[in-house]
Amino acid sequence: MIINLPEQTVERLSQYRRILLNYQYLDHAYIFSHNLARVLKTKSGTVRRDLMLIGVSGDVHKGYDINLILRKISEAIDGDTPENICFIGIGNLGRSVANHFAAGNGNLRVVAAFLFDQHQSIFPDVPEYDLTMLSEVIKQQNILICALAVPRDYAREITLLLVNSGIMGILNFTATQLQVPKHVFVEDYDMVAKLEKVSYFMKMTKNHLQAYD
Amino acid sequence: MIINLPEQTVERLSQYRRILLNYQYLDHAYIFSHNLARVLKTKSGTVRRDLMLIGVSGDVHKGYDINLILRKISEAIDGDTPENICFIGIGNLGRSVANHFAAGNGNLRVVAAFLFDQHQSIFPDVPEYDLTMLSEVIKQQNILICALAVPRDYAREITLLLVNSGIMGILNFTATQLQVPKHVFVEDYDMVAKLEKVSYFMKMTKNHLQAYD
DNA sequence: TAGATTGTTAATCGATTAACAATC
DNA sequence: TAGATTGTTAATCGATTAACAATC
Repeated sequence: MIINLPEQTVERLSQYRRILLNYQYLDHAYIFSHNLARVLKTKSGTVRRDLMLIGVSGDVHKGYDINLILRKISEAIDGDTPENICFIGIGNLGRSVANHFAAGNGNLRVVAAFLFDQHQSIFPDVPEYDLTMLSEVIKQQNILICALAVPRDYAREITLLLVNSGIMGILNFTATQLQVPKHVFVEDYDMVAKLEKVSYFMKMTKNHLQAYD
Repeated sequence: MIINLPEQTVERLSQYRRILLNYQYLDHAYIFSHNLARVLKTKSGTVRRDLMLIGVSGDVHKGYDINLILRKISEAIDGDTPENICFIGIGNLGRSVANHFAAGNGNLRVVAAFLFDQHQSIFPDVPEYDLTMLSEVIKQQNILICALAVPRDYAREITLLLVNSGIMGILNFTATQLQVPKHVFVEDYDMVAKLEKVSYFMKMTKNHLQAYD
């Protein structure tokens, strides 16, 4: 039974979990909503609302039971069994992500990495394959999710291969709108657009601060 | 004179530009709002609204003048002079981004890449440096923007160094909320959260489709 | 003209935030 | 108790979408 949650709440739940798993809070049994809010730069009301949505109740004096939060987050966003994922053309950026999951955090497991046009070993603990093995490995390892970061010219062709191999979720770093059937969920990230956004808002910030000189 | 634009509009303007620069539209002089909308999976009204905001007027019969759009986008989101940026710990993922800017698209230039704990050459056309050179290169090259993807344990220390070296905009791929003074603009990207989001909505899609079997 | 597109406003949607009674 | 936090509703905010008169 999966609850229907808002997009933003799903992302924050993932972040609450990592914060709770990694930070010093592990020696505390309870945490207040404003503590979580501060770390994530959000408001305590947002945290309480998110927790309410997944059925976590807090204690007026002690705050929220950390283990309860972790269990409820897992119930809310994890499936019953670990999910296998793979990286395609993701290098350094994927390393800490791979480490995070390899340490048993969350419910995803990076079981394969496909290197694009180089044969350097990047991931210490993830089997690395050539792109030619893509379809075979995905089927063998029962991989449903991948992060895709190949040059645009290959995006269309590889996407077709992915879909035919059974992939159902794609984190898309290519500068292409992938053509996929409606049962495949795609989340896009356009790094060029994000860099230009940073550039724009940096300039805005600069102007705004100068206005008060 | 920079116009105050909504976040989402800024990102889309960047995407319109890339689409117009790269796709086959270059042999057309005009484009309709619904053509741009289709490529970006948005609505034609959104495109017209965005273009209106930056002062582009279209022709009821021919659509929008592509060169006019490109000029107005540049006026709206680019500065007067090219902006130097650098990559820190970004590998393969940065390559096509670097190529995009190296080809003269947009107003950003990748002038340096800092490799984290390996000495492999990844970027064909970008000077690569050791992390120890960070502060020196940033100052010398007058770099204001960077994309940061180092392991979490180093994030705090390197961020301090960046800020002290004059960085004013950071695209943050580390799983850390960076502590920066208020004149520094930070855009966060949490890859673990995005992968868990893909996993969640993939499951939702699956359930939803099964409901209609 | 007939038909298609622009430019713009109002309606809608989704998410965040403010606020506060209830609680211990 | 006094003071702090939870749980929840209503208000607000920002962005998208629907809709349509104006245009040629």
